Amino acid sequence: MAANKYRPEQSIAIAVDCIIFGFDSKDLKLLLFRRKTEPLKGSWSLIGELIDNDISLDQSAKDILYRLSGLENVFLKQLKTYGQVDRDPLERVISVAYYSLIRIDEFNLQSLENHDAKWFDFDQIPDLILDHGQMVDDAIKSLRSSVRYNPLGFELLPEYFTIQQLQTLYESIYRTAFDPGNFRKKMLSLDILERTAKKDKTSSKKGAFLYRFKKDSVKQFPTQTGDFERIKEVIKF
Amino acid sequence: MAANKYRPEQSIAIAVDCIIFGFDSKDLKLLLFRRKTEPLKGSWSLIGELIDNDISLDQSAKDILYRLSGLENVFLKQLKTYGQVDRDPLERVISVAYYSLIRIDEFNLQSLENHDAKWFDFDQIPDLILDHGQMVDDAIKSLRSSVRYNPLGFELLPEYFTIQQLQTLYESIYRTAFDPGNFRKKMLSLDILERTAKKDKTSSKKGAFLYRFKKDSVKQFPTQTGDFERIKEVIKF
DNA sequence: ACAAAAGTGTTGCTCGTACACCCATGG
DNA sequence: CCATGGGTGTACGAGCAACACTTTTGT
Repeated sequence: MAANKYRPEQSIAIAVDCIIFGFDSKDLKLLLFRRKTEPLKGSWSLIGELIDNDISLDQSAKDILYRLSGLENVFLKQLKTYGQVDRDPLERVISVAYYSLIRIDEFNLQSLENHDAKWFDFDQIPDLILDHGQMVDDAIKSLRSSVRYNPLGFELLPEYFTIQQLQTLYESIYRTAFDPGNFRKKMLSLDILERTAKKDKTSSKKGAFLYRFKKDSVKQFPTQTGDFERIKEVIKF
Repeated sequence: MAANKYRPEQSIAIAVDCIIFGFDSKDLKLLLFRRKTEPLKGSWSLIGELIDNDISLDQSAKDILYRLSGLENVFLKQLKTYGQVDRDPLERVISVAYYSLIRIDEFNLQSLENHDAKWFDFDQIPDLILDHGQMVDDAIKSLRSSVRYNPLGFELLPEYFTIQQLQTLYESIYRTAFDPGNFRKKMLSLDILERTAKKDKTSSKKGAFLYRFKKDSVKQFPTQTGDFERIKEVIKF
């Protein structure tokens, strides 16, 4: 490292790590990698790297995703920064964690092999190196609470999808079952879905209408909340 | 900087910045500092510093608060990390922002003078250096959404307080007025307040009971949420 | 025709909101 | 004795949960 003008003696490396969530229209999964370098070579880990001097944090995370999957414009959100002194055994590394949401079917299979990577079901996540396990836990919590407030999750579905598929996604995020009738009514009432003329007949004889996410609907809603809508669930979590 | 083992050419400084919110039983305020060093000397800014090699991020933020105020155990939360390449004009600095909640009356006045610091009302916040203005905006948003889920804000009140004072705090966080009767009922229904025998007579003839926050009440509540309690306000914000 | 998934309707209940009303007391 | 803030009660409505019910169509 070159000397630092403000504080020459500072000697801390900085990395970006990515938690990658994927959905295959059935289960929510996590992408993990076998570490290729010492120390801890061969253990499961998130993907990450020490950043370049002239690339922003956000861009570094995007670049990791792009090189890995070939995908651009994926959903990517900064999660938290991990700064314990001894989190890496070799030297001090501060890591900024990001998480992303990806459709598994869009992901290049060859790329998985090249990177020695594998999709894991949530109940089968192995031990991860360093504090990567903590990062994953934090990311799942953050994802769950994000979905409460943002019409998120559409990144994980194909452009056209049935209400049923959307429900399956939400169920796998929350690990719980919703009532089909109520789920449908709630989602439709939000006025963020657009029904198309097409039907999907793969899972029923009657066929289910395919919907599409209304892009323009985001942000145009007035945040018309009453008093306690704001401080409602003060005690939860 | 000494050379970095994993990636010797990396040359990025790392800092912690603190957004300090204070409450004087009437208004929510922000503590700002006149920058003492070039570049941008004399402009208003948050307080922060390049961290030590052997101090964690969380501890660095705590230390800043402690040296400034003499207070320990203040509420402190990591907000976000700012990593644009050119955010600092002199060299690349990545900054991890924290925000904290403090009672203004506990704050050492002499310390304010020593640091050339001043409490600002929210509607009178001046332009800040670098991306500190963005940090403050992000912190306010985060504070508002945190208060929704955590019995937070008690850090900002004296040990004994009236429901009225609690309401004033929430009103200044949300910049809105709540119905006194409903606010009272809601807060009491949460079972996190303990009524004491004492009364505060400074603002009425009848006198208002002083309450105290039940410390043991946190976390013991079952997160018993129904289906849509989870995905309820999908569209807000 | 019937099984099975798609989709609709109905009812009870909880809880936020609005607002009327009682209580205590110092001047 | 009345003005003022503290504190309680009630009625209405919105929205979630549970579940019964109708629709469609391939076999």
